[in-house]
Amino acid sequence: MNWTDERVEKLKKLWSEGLSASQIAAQLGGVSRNAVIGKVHRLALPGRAKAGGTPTATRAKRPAAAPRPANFAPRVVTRTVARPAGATVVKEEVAFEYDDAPLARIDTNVVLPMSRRLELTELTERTCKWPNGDPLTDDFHFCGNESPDNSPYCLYHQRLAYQPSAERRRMR
DNA sequence: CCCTGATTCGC
DNA sequence: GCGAATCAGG
Repeated sequence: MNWTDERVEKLKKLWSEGLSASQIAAQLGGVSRNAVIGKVHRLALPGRAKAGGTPTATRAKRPAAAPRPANFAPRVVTRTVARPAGATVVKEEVAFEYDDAPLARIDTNVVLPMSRRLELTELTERTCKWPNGDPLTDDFHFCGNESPDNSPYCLYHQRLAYQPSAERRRMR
C-alpha cells in the first residue's frame, strides 16, 4: 500500500483525534501499526504526550458527595462504565453512594454491555464478534468486548447466541 | 499476555 | 521514504 495524499490525510485526521496507531492501521487497511507510527514520525506530527500505552489515563474523579435529600432512599448504585482509551476499553467503577445498606434493592438496573464498536478489520482472536446495528449504515460495528478463550462472543452475547429455547430445554 | 508509542536501520 | 524489528513501557 502506498501513502496517497488521501491516506495521509486520513492518517492525520485519525491521529489528531487520538486514535492509536493500531486502530488507524486497521482503518486505513494494508498497513501495520509500525507503518503508521513511522509515517507519523516522518510527517513530524505531534507525538503522544509521554510514551507508552494510554497517555496518562486521566481518571475520572468521583463527584463530590451529592447533598442528600432528607428523605432519599438509602442505597448504593454501582455501574460499570466503559470508555475507549486507545484500543483498550477502560472499565471503571463509578459508585454513587448514599447512606446505608440496600435493604430493598430495586432490580430495575438492567445493564447492557457497552461495545467497543469495532470495525470488521479490528476484530482479533479474542474480541466479541457480535454484530450491532445495520450493516448497510455506518453505525454498524461489532461488540468487540473480551471473549474468553476461543469463543466468538463475550460472556453476555454467548447467552444470547446459545440460549436454548424453552422447547429445546424440555428435550432430552 | 494484552496493549501503547519510539527508535533504528536495511531496504 | 518505508516499515519490520526491536525497545521501552503500562
